[in-house]
Amino acid sequence: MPSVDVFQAIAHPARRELLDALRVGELPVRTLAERFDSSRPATSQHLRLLLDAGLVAERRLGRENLYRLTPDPLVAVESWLGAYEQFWNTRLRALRDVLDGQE
Amino acid sequence: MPSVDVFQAIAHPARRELLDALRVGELPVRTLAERFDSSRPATSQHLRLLLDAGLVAERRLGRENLYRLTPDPLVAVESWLGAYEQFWNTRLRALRDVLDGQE
DNA sequence: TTGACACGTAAGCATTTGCTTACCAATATG
DNA sequence: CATATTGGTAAGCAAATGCTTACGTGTCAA
Repeated sequence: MPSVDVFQAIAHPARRELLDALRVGELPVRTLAERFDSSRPATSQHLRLLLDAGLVAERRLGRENLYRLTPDPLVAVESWLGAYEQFWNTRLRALRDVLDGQE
Repeated sequence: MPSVDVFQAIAHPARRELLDALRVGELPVRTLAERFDSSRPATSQHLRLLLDAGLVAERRLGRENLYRLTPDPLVAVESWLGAYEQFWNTRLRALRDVLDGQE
Protein backbone atom coordinates (compact mmCIF):
# COMPACT_ATOMS: atom_id res chain seq x y z
CA MET A 1 0.00 0.00 0.00
CA PRO A 2 1.62 3.25 -1.13
CA SER A 3 2.21 5.80 1.62
CA VAL A 4 2.15 8.73 -0.82
CA ASP A 5 -0.86 9.87 -2.83
CA VAL A 6 -0.47 9.43 -6.59
CA PHE A 7 -1.91 12.86 -7.36
CA GLN A 8 0.64 14.36 -5.01
CA ALA A 9 3.45 12.39 -6.63
CA ILE A 10 2.69 13.57 -10.17
CA ALA A 11 2.09 17.18 -9.11
CA HIS A 12 5.76 18.15 -9.46
CA PRO A 13 6.98 18.58 -13.06
CA ALA A 14 10.39 17.12 -12.23
CA ARG A 15 8.77 13.90 -11.07
CA ARG A 16 6.65 13.65 -14.19
CA GLU A 17 9.82 14.06 -16.25
CA LEU A 18 11.47 11.29 -14.27
CA LEU A 19 8.57 8.96 -14.98
CA ASP A 20 8.61 9.94 -18.64
CA ALA A 21 12.31 9.15 -18.87
CA LEU A 22 11.79 5.73 -17.30
CA ARG A 23 9.28 4.72 -19.98
CA VAL A 24 12.17 3.58 -22.20
CA GLY A 25 13.47 1.24 -19.52
CA GLU A 26 15.32 1.21 -16.23
CA LEU A 27 17.95 3.86 -15.58
CA PRO A 28 20.46 4.67 -12.82
CA VAL A 29 20.11 7.82 -10.73
CA ARG A 30 23.21 9.37 -12.23
CA THR A 31 21.78 9.27 -15.74
CA LEU A 32 18.49 10.78 -14.63
CA ALA A 33 20.21 13.57 -12.72
CA GLU A 34 22.45 14.44 -15.68
CA ARG A 35 19.60 14.37 -18.16
CA PHE A 36 17.52 16.91 -16.30
CA ASP A 37 20.47 18.99 -15.16
CA SER A 38 19.40 18.39 -11.60
CA SER A 39 21.53 17.62 -8.57
CA ARG A 40 21.84 14.00 -7.51
CA PRO A 41 20.36 14.46 -4.01
CA ALA A 42 17.34 16.28 -5.43
CA THR A 43 16.84 13.53 -7.98
CA SER A 44 17.26 10.87 -5.31
CA GLN A 45 14.66 12.54 -3.13
CA HIS A 46 12.16 12.75 -5.96
CA LEU A 47 12.76 9.08 -6.74
CA ARG A 48 12.20 8.23 -3.09
CA LEU A 49 8.81 9.90 -3.18
CA LEU A 50 7.91 8.12 -6.42
CA LEU A 51 8.97 4.88 -4.75
CA ASP A 52 6.70 5.60 -1.78
CA ALA A 53 3.88 6.29 -4.23
CA GLY A 54 4.48 2.90 -5.83
CA LEU A 55 5.20 4.45 -9.22
CA VAL A 56 8.76 3.13 -9.52
CA ALA A 57 10.77 0.19 -8.21
CA GLU A 58 14.51 0.01 -7.59
CA ARG A 59 17.09 -2.69 -8.26
CA ARG A 60 20.66 -2.61 -7.02
CA LEU A 61 23.21 -3.60 -9.62
CA GLY A 62 26.74 -3.20 -8.37
CA ARG A 63 27.06 0.34 -7.14
CA GLU A 64 24.27 1.56 -9.37
CA ASN A 65 20.63 1.78 -8.33
CA LEU A 66 18.40 1.15 -11.30
CA TYR A 67 14.88 2.54 -11.24
CA ARG A 68 12.10 1.19 -13.39
CA LEU A 69 8.53 2.26 -13.99
CA THR A 70 5.66 0.56 -12.12
CA PRO A 71 2.72 2.66 -13.32
CA ASP A 72 -0.10 0.71 -11.68
CA PRO A 73 -1.06 3.52 -9.27
CA LEU A 74 -1.76 5.75 -12.28
CA VAL A 75 -4.92 3.71 -12.74
CA ALA A 76 -6.42 5.72 -9.87
CA VAL A 77 -5.88 8.92 -11.84
CA GLU A 78 -7.29 7.35 -14.96
CA SER A 79 -10.44 6.21 -13.19
CA TRP A 80 -10.90 9.59 -11.54
CA LEU A 81 -10.72 11.20 -14.96
CA GLY A 82 -13.25 8.70 -16.25
CA ALA A 83 -16.08 10.49 -14.49
CA TYR A 84 -15.17 13.69 -16.33
CA GLU A 85 -15.24 11.99 -19.69
CA GLN A 86 -18.77 11.03 -18.78
CA PHE A 87 -19.44 14.66 -17.86
CA TRP A 88 -18.04 15.66 -21.22
CA ASN A 89 -20.22 13.19 -23.09
CA THR A 90 -23.29 14.30 -21.20
CA ARG A 91 -22.61 17.92 -22.06
CA LEU A 92 -22.04 17.06 -25.70
CA ARG A 93 -25.28 15.10 -25.85
CA ALA A 94 -27.14 18.00 -24.24
CA LEU A 95 -25.60 20.35 -26.76
CA ARG A 96 -26.61 18.11 -29.61
CA ASP A 97 -30.14 17.88 -28.23
CA VAL A 98 -30.33 21.67 -28.20
CA LEU A 99 -29.02 21.87 -31.74
CA ASP A 100 -31.46 19.21 -32.88
CA GLY A 101 -34.30 21.08 -31.23
CA GLN A 102 -33.49 24.22 -33.19
CA GLU A 103 -34.01 22.52 -36.52
CA MET B 1 -4.06 30.68 -20.56
CA PRO B 2 -4.28 29.25 -17.05
CA SER B 3 -1.71 30.59 -14.60
CA VAL B 4 -1.86 27.46 -12.44
CA ASP B 5 -0.70 24.00 -13.50
CA VAL B 6 -3.52 21.45 -13.74
CA PHE B 7 -1.50 18.75 -12.01
CA GLN B 8 -0.90 21.15 -9.16
CA ALA B 9 -4.59 22.04 -9.01
CA ILE B 10 -5.79 18.45 -8.68
CA ALA B 11 -3.07 17.47 -6.22
CA HIS B 12 -5.11 18.51 -3.19
CA PRO B 13 -7.92 16.11 -2.22
CA ALA B 14 -10.20 18.99 -1.20
CA ARG B 15 -9.96 20.47 -4.67
CA ARG B 16 -10.73 17.13 -6.31
CA GLU B 17 -13.79 16.87 -4.08
CA LEU B 18 -14.88 20.35 -5.13
CA LEU B 19 -14.59 19.37 -8.78
CA ASP B 20 -16.49 16.15 -8.12
CA ALA B 21 -19.29 18.06 -6.44
CA LEU B 22 -19.59 20.45 -9.38
CA ARG B 23 -20.19 17.61 -11.81
CA VAL B 24 -23.90 17.70 -10.97
CA GLY B 25 -24.12 21.39 -11.90
CA GLU B 26 -23.23 24.84 -10.65
CA LEU B 27 -23.21 25.48 -6.93
CA PRO B 28 -22.65 28.48 -4.65
CA VAL B 29 -19.65 28.64 -2.33
CA ARG B 30 -21.82 28.29 0.74
CA THR B 31 -23.17 24.90 -0.36
CA LEU B 32 -19.72 23.60 -1.19
CA ALA B 33 -18.30 24.74 2.14
CA GLU B 34 -21.14 23.14 4.09
CA ARG B 35 -20.97 19.87 2.18
CA PHE B 36 -17.30 19.28 2.95
CA ASP B 37 -17.49 20.70 6.46
CA SER B 38 -14.84 23.21 5.46
CA SER B 39 -14.59 26.89 6.30
CA ARG B 40 -15.79 29.37 3.72
CA PRO B 41 -12.45 31.18 3.29
CA ALA B 42 -10.61 27.89 2.77
CA THR B 43 -13.21 26.83 0.20
CA SER B 44 -13.04 30.22 -1.49
CA GLN B 45 -9.24 29.99 -1.74
CA HIS B 46 -9.39 26.53 -3.25
CA LEU B 47 -11.96 27.74 -5.76
CA ARG B 48 -9.73 30.66 -6.64
CA LEU B 49 -6.90 28.28 -7.47
CA LEU B 50 -9.21 26.08 -9.53
CA LEU B 51 -10.33 29.22 -11.33
CA ASP B 52 -6.72 30.17 -12.09
CA ALA B 53 -6.19 26.64 -13.41
CA GLY B 54 -9.16 27.09 -15.72
CA LEU B 55 -11.02 24.15 -14.18
CA VAL B 56 -14.04 26.15 -12.99
CA ALA B 57 -15.85 29.33 -13.99
CA GLU B 58 -17.86 31.66 -11.78
CA ARG B 59 -21.13 33.50 -12.30
CA ARG B 60 -22.51 36.12 -9.96
CA LEU B 61 -26.20 35.71 -9.23
CA GLY B 62 -27.42 38.18 -6.66
CA ARG B 63 -25.17 37.82 -3.64
CA GLU B 64 -24.28 34.27 -4.54
CA ASN B 65 -21.29 33.26 -6.60
CA LEU B 66 -22.08 30.15 -8.59
CA TYR B 67 -19.19 27.96 -9.70
CA ARG B 68 -19.45 25.53 -12.57
CA LEU B 69 -17.12 22.92 -13.98
CA THR B 70 -14.96 23.73 -17.05
CA PRO B 71 -12.91 20.53 -17.28
CA ASP B 72 -11.05 21.28 -20.49
CA PRO B 73 -7.62 21.54 -18.83
CA LEU B 74 -8.04 17.94 -17.65
CA VAL B 75 -7.33 16.94 -21.21
CA ALA B 76 -3.65 17.64 -20.50
CA VAL B 77 -3.72 15.03 -17.73
CA GLU B 78 -5.55 12.59 -19.95
CA SER B 79 -3.02 12.95 -22.76
CA TRP B 80 -0.10 12.63 -20.36
CA LEU B 81 -1.62 9.37 -19.12
CA GLY B 82 -2.01 8.21 -22.69
CA ALA B 83 1.67 7.48 -23.02
CA TYR B 84 1.46 5.18 -20.01
CA GLU B 85 -1.43 3.25 -21.47
CA GLN B 86 0.87 2.64 -24.40
CA PHE B 87 3.56 1.52 -21.96
CA TRP B 88 1.03 -0.82 -20.37
CA ASN B 89 0.00 -2.32 -23.69
CA THR B 90 3.61 -2.84 -24.70
CA ARG B 91 4.32 -4.65 -21.46
CA LEU B 92 1.23 -6.79 -21.82
CA ARG B 93 2.17 -7.74 -25.35
CA ALA B 94 5.69 -8.64 -24.21
CA LEU B 95 4.21 -10.74 -21.41
CA ARG B 96 1.94 -12.53 -23.83
CA ASP B 97 4.85 -13.16 -26.17
CA VAL B 98 6.75 -14.74 -23.30
CA LEU B 99 3.77 -16.88 -22.35
CA ASP B 100 3.25 -17.93 -25.95
CA GLY B 101 6.90 -18.85 -26.18
CA GLN B 102 6.57 -21.19 -23.21
CA GLU B 103 3.94 -23.32 -24.86
C1' DT C 1 44.66 -1.62 0.02
C1' DT C 2 43.78 2.94 -1.64
C1' DG C 3 41.15 6.01 -4.24
C1' DA C 4 37.27 6.99 -7.15
C1' DC C 5 32.45 6.33 -8.12
C1' DA C 6 27.36 5.84 -7.21
C1' DC C 7 24.05 6.53 -4.00
C1' DG C 8 21.18 7.50 0.16
C1' DT C 9 20.20 10.57 3.83
C1' DA C 10 20.43 13.93 7.52
C1' DA C 11 20.57 18.92 8.55
C1' DG C 12 19.74 23.47 7.32
C1' DC C 13 17.10 26.88 5.09
C1' DA C 14 14.09 29.56 1.94
C1' DT C 15 9.79 29.19 -0.21
C1' DT C 16 5.17 27.54 -0.71
C1' DT C 17 0.94 25.81 1.02
C1' DG C 18 -3.20 25.86 3.56
C1' DC C 19 -5.59 27.03 7.28
C1' DT C 20 -7.67 30.63 10.62
C1' DT C 21 -9.26 35.16 12.14
C1' DA C 22 -10.63 39.58 10.88
C1' DC C 23 -12.33 42.71 7.89
C1' DC C 24 -14.76 44.81 3.79
C1' DA C 25 -18.12 45.08 -0.21
C1' DA C 26 -22.36 43.84 -2.32
C1' DT C 27 -27.01 42.16 -2.07
C1' DA C 28 -31.37 40.62 -0.05
C1' DT C 29 -34.80 41.20 3.70
C1' DG C 30 -37.35 43.26 7.62
C1' DC D 1 -33.08 52.47 6.58
C1' DA D 2 -31.16 48.75 9.46
C1' DT D 3 -29.75 44.05 9.50
C1' DA D 4 -28.55 39.61 7.85
C1' DT D 5 -26.59 36.89 4.19
C1' DT D 6 -22.97 35.75 0.82
C1' DG D 7 -18.48 35.87 -0.39
C1' DG D 8 -13.77 37.76 -1.48
C1' DT D 9 -9.34 38.87 0.56
C1' DA D 10 -5.55 40.39 3.58
C1' DA D 11 -2.66 39.11 7.57
C1' DG D 12 -0.71 35.80 10.39
C1' DC D 13 1.12 31.42 11.27
C1' DA D 14 2.19 26.38 11.38
C1' DA D 15 3.33 22.78 8.40
C1' DA D 16 4.94 20.91 4.12
C1' DT D 17 7.99 21.22 0.11
C1' DG D 18 12.23 21.29 -2.30
C1' DC D 19 16.61 22.52 -2.69
C1' DT D 20 21.66 22.61 -1.02
C1' DT D 21 25.75 21.10 1.57
C1' DA D 22 27.88 17.60 4.14
C1' DC D 23 28.60 13.12 5.34
C1' DG D 24 28.41 7.92 5.49
C1' DT D 25 28.08 3.32 3.04
C1' DG D 26 28.96 0.06 -0.43
C1' DT D 27 31.24 -1.15 -4.84
C1' DC D 28 34.65 -1.10 -8.55
C1' DA D 29 39.44 -0.31 -10.18
C1' DA D 30 44.38 0.40 -9.93
